[in-house]
Amino acid sequence: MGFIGQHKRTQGNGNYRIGQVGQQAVVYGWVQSYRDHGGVIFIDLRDRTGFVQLRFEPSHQVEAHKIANMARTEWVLAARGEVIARGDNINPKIPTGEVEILVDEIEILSEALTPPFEIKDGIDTGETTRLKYRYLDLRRPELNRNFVARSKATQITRQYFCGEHDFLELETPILMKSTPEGARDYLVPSRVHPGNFYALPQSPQQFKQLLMVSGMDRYMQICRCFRDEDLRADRQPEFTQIDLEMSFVCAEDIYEILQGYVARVWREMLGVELQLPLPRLTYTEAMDKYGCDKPDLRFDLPLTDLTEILRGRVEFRVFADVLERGGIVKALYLAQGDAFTRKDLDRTFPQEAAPFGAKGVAWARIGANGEWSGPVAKGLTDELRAEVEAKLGTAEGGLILFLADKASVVNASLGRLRLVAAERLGLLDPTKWAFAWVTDFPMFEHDEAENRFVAMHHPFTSPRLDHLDKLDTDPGSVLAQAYDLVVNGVELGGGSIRIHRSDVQKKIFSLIGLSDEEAREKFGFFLDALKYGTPPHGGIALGLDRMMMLITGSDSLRDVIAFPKTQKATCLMSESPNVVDDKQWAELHLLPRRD
RNA sequence: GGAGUGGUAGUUCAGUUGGUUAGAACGCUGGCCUGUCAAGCCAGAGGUCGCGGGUUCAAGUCCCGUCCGCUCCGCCA
Repeated sequence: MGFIGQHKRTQGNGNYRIGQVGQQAVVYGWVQSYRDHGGVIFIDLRDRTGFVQLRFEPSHQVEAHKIANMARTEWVLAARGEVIARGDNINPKIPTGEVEILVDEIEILSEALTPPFEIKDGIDTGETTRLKYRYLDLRRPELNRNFVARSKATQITRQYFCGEHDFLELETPILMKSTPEGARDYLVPSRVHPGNFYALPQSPQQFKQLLMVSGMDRYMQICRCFRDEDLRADRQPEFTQIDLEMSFVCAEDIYEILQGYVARVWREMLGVELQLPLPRLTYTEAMDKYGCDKPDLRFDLPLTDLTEILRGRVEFRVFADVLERGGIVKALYLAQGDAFTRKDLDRTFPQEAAPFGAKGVAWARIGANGEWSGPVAKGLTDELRAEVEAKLGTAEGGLILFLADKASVVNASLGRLRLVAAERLGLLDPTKWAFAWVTDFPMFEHDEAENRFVAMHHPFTSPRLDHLDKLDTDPGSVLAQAYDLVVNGVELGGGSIRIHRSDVQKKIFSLIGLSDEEAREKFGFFLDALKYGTPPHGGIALGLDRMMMLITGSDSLRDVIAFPKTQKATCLMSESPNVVDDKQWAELHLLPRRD
C-alpha cells in the first residue's frame, strides 16, 4: 500500500487558509515552482484549485528535504505535513499566501519532462505548440477555469430544464441518415452495406421532432453536432448544442422558458441580473437598422436608408449609378466625427468594408455652420443635404459614412463599419449583456447559384399561419415562425415552431425543389410519422460553446473546447485525420481515388 | 476556393544594403545560498533559420513553389 492508499487528500491545494493552522494536511499535485535556498526549500504544489507552498526544512525532516531537492517543474508529488502560519513572510498575492505546509513526508509519484512552455497564465506561446501539447495547456489556470465553468453551466442546464421544467434528457443517434439540405455532412461508410453511408448529425432535428410524435412532450439534450464546413474563430466542425423541443407550445412559450434559462445562467455564472422579458426585433428591423440579423445592441449607431430621398434626384455618380441598377444607399451617422481621422476614412473603413464587396466608402463631415466637407459634399444639392441632415439628425462635428451598392453588400459592409466605429468609440462594453430575440425570419431565401428557394432556417420550420396562403402565390414573402437569440452581436441560438401537418411539410419540400420522390426517399419516415397524430411543437438549440465563450470572455471557441480542431479541421495533438490502411479501405468497400 | 498575416534556440523575439563563428530574454542543466514566492549570484548546454528549388563568389536575408498556424470572405438549412 503506497502513499495514496494510506493518505487521503485533505482538500484542494488552493483552499488552505489561516484558519486551518495546526491541522494535518495531505496534498497531491504538480510542481509549479521550486526555490532552493541551500537550506530551506520551497515548492509550490498546484492542482486545479490553485497552489500551496510546501516548506522543507533540513532540520525538520532530513529525508523529505533530500527528496524535495530532486523535484523539478511539473513533477507530480504527494506530501504530508502540518499547516503552519507564515508569520512575517506572507504573500498577499495568492489566496493561500498566509500559510504553508511544513512537510514531514514526501513522495515523488511522477517525474516530468521539461514542458515546451511554462504552465502559467499570460504566456504568449503560439497556438501551434499549445495545441500540440493541449494536455499541458489545459493545466494552465486561465484555460482550466473555462472548463470548470463549462461543467457548472451544463449542471445548471440540466437542473433548470430537467429538474425544474419537466424536460426529459434523451439521446439521439450519432450515426444517422444523410440529408440533402443544409451544411455538408460528415459521412461514415458502412461496412455491412457496401456503398452506403451514415451521416453524423448536423443537429438531431428530425429525431427530436419524432420524440414529440412519441409523446415525450419536452426533450433536452446536450448533444454533439457535426458540420463539414470551413472554420472560424466561433465555428468548429464538431460543437455542442443545448437542444430543446417542446409539445403544445407557441413561440411565446419558448421565449418564456428560454429567457428564464439564460437569466438563470447569467445570474449563477456571472452574478448578472438580466431584465426580462428580453427585447425583440424582427428580422426586417434588424437588417434595416443594423445591417445584420444578429446585431450588437450594446449601443445604437443605427443605419439609415437614404434610397428614397436620393432616388432620381442625386447627380453624384457613385450614388446615381447604383440607384439606377436597383441598389440602395444607406448611411451611418457618427456624432463624434472627430474620433475618426482622414486615415480611417481613406484606409481603415474601406479596408474593413472591402471583404463584403464594398467598392468604397463615401463620407461627409459636418463642419461649422453646417457646412459639409468630403467627397459627397459637392455631390448633393443644398436641398438634398438638408433632407439628409434632417433624416440623420446631424450636428456640427458629425461624420456621415455612405455606402451605395446592392442591398446585401450595403448591409454587410455598413454593419461591419458600425462595429468598427463602436469599437473605436469604446462602446463594446464587456460587462454589458444586450440580449434580444430576432423574430419573423423569412421562410425562404433565394439561392442564386442554384436558382431555387432554400429554407432559411430549415425545411421543418412552420410558416406563419397567416402566411400559409402566400406559399402558392408569393413564397419569397412568406415569414416563418423562426427566431434567434442574440447577445452582443453573437448568435447564441435559433429555433422555430415546426410544421406538424404532413401536407404542409410536403408543400415546403416541393417549394425548395425536392420532388415527391426525393422527399419520400430522404424524409419518407418523417412524413409518415407526421400522419400519426403529431402535436404542435417547436424548439430551439443554443450553442453551448458560444455561450461559454461569452461567459468566460474568450476570443475563440478553442478556449472552451477541451480538444479543439485547427482551422483546417485537424487535431495537432493526435494528428487526426490520418490515413488508414488498405485493409480498412477494403472492409468499407472503398477505393482511394487516383487523379 | 479566395484575401491577409505569421513561421529563426524549449518559448517569445531581434537579426541592417546579401558578407566573419546567427544574438537577447525567459526557460533548461550544474554549482553556491536557510524566508523565497517573477527568488538571487556564478557557470554551462542548447539552432534542419518550416520544407523544396533557384539566383549569387556568398542566402536567415532576394526569387519561385510548397506545407503549417491564425484572422476574414465564400461556405455554415
